[in-house]
Amino acid sequence: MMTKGLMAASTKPLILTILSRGKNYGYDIIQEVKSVSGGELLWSDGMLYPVLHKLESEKMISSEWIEKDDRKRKYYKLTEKGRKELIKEKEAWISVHNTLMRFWELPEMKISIK
Amino acid sequence: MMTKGLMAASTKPLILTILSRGKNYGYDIIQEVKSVSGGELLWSDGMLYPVLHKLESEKMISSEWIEKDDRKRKYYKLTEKGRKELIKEKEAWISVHNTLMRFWELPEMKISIK
DNA sequence: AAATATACATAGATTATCTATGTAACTAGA
DNA sequence: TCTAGTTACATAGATAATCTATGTATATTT
Repeated sequence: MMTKGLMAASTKPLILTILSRGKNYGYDIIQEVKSVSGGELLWSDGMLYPVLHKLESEKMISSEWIEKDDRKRKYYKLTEKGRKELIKEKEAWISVHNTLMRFWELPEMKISIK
Repeated sequence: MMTKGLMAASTKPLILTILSRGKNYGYDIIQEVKSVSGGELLWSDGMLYPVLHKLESEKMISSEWIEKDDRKRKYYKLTEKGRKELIKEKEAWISVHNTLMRFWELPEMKISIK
């Protein structure tokens, strides 16, 4: 159901958003996206991991192996740079969204990003 | 100000949307996006034309040279396939948007696309 | 006459995307 | 204890997308 370009465009803001709420690891990020989207956004692991690696190479997130419940998992967390990037992503999203809403004649988001 | 991925993801729905309101040509589409976005979305012509060509090759839109006011312009219009695609694009957009809104704890779009 | 705006086109370097595939450990059920 | 399913991460590399830079030409404004 997901459009290709949109899938690609939404991974970054979604990952940054999820990590802004606390550290998390790849597999669980996929579950959370599935859960919060009501099953509409189904990410594959092979699609997510390269994006996580790229975000880490860009210093937007950082990683740490943590053992918990006899499971070693690679936890990611947002860096300061990633936090700033998330704000930009939010602003950009709202900007495009509001433009679409004007064309579609639907209510806009009249909010300030913080 | 625009994020790269978002720029890419929004061209298709925006072009289809603009053409759903009537035939239009490349240069004017750029002006309309600029105008409706309040100057926030600034498209270059070199970026738009290849997208128009691609959408035409995919039969989403069709083109016709029309002379008007001593100007020859290539007008594009939405095909039936493009009209259906626009509906899908709208649904996908709302789906991703609502997921983001749930994370950001902002109001969702509770609308039905038609 | 010059500068600016209108209008379309495309090569091609750069970058992004994601499927397919691989590894391995844990868990639940039969 | 065997099997199937789940959890968890990784990456090669084929495929595709993206957009800047550049080119052409006409019309309009200064």
